[in-house]
Amino acid sequence: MAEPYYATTPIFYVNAAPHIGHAYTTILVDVASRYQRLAGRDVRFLTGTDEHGEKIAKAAEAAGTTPQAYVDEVSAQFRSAWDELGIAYDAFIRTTEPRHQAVVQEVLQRVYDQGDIIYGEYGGLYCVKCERYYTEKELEDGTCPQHGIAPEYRSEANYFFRMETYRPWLREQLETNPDLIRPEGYRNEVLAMLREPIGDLSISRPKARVPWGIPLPWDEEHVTYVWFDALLNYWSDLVSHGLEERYWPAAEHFIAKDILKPHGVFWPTMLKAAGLPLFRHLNVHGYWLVEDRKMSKSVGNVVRPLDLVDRYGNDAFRYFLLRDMRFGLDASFHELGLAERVNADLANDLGNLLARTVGMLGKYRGGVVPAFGPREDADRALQATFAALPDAVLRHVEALHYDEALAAVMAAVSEANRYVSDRAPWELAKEAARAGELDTVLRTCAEALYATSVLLDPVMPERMATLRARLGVPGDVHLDDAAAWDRVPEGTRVEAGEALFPRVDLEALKATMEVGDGADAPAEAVEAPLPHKPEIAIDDFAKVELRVGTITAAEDHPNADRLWVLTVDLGPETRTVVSGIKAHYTAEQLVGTTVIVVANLAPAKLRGVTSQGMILAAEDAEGTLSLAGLDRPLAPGSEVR
RNA sequence: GGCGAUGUAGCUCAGCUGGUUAGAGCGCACGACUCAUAAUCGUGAGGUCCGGGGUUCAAGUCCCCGCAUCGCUACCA
Repeated sequence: MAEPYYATTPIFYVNAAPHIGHAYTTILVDVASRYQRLAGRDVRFLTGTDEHGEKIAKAAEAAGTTPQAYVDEVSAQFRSAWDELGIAYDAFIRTTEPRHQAVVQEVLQRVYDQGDIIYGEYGGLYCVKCERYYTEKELEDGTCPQHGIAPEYRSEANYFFRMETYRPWLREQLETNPDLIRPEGYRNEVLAMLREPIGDLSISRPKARVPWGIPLPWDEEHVTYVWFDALLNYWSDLVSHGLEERYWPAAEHFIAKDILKPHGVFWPTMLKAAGLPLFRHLNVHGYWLVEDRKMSKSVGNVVRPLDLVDRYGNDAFRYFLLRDMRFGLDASFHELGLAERVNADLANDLGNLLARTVGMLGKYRGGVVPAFGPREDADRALQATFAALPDAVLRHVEALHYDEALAAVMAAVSEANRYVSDRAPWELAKEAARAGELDTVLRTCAEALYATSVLLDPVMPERMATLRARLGVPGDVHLDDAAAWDRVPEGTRVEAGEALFPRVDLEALKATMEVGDGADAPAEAVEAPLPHKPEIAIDDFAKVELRVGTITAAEDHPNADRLWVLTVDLGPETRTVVSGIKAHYTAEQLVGTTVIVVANLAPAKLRGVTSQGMILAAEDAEGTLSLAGLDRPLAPGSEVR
């Protein structure tokens, strides 16, 4: 039996359509899985969608449909997005599937029976306006620090997983198995989390309030809340197919750093409580930071990476994502960087090597691959370089160093180009006596290209298959083929054709970017429906008093980093408004700005400073804020309707 | 405010447990070649390794202080 390998993406929450963040993780796991398959491993690649929760129930209601219909639609969007990106997953799990629910309930019951899930009358002191519970410590003089009103006693009975119990155990696991969470920086972060109490984890919600979820097996009035449902997908998919013994020991989770805590703390303790072994690795990657704030702001052309698939091709895009990110760290995304990478590595080095090889075979040998002639040191040296690559590449990939794996292959391609220059086949072609040498050079190039196509197949499956087809040797490949050096046999007919990777016109691209164009390619992802709030009558709206105000001062909040204490001129009166826009606007930008103020909002204390109103701002999906204003100046105090 | 990450050539980044003149790719300059996608090959220019202290025979690489950027968090009316 081949060595198993079980790779997972997080299951994606279906309250939004797929975007670049989902795509990167999924592509990463696709590449990891393909390398393992190439190496002959017994691979299972799982992805899926997370479909329960209050947000989804509400979104469905707003969209005028049922939760099930809603999640069916969005889940399908994910699947079609992955199909477009050529993701070769083996299994797709949805948390609404009966097979998953059955496993969740079974595990819950087991953990409950052994006493690790307890019933808690949580909170007690509940502020109706905040819609949240407060602890005694948080209250100021027995009142809500936000609204200054007395909280009422409420007993929302929830169940709690006794996570804190397992904190020492988890610390020990991380100490003895330093590789469990990698790269190391993330292991350290989790260890830091474990230095202080992690508390118990709320794992249920009253069914009355959140009907869309998996019922607790021992209490039908509650449904499972988030993590006990979602995280268990990694396990439930295997169990439902009877594959847990085969794959679980080889579990490799891949996640982005934003969900480190649930995967690094909740999940291992859950597994322990359920009496299940730990996963093998938790692999944590960073973010792609898309810069060019100026450009998007003034011209309105946000660079959307998914659009680039259309422009540069899926394979080139995948290559770039893996080549230009150091695993674990954040990377900055520039379209120009992508274009330069495509030109340098794929068009100039690799694509051109194919073009010149096929060109010479056509010109000197009628398009037919010859047998090796006599071989010299230079020929053997290139072969030796490639022969060492399968092991090196696999080693890098397993250490998560995708950038280095690709760099190593491209270094060999460079060496091949150097080899061609050194051996100068165009000179050999002039002397009939050296025909054997020429055969060797041409054949060597063909073998080098074949080997490259194998080594890069997991990253660029489509283009590498094309490459092999052009060499006249299509078909499935194994990692060992990269070192064989006999896979393009004598007599094979090669095929000239279009450039494998067309060069990008950088000058044109730069010109486009300066003009601020590039918005002609619309976003690929289908938008999820907007989650609407319940309809209101005009009278409801009339209750809100909106007025034009001018910011006259912006001061630091004495006790909060994200808040500005603004002085707003409303004409006859002046208000102090505390606003959480510090991350988006400087004091200089704010002073003198005309804004819209909610003037009849009940005053509230924000970390000690009383705010007399609220300033309107819009927030996009990325969390960027923009103040709402007027398109012509109007006297402060004017009412907005 | 607390915790953490990052700061190395114009750009994107490597530099493990401290050790000879600090590296790669791209870009740039010059040259060679012509099979090839104005590609390829060679040579070269370019760096106070954020700043300041300190430890050491020796620090980009360890310690302290500071600065900058970013993230998490204090739930941001």
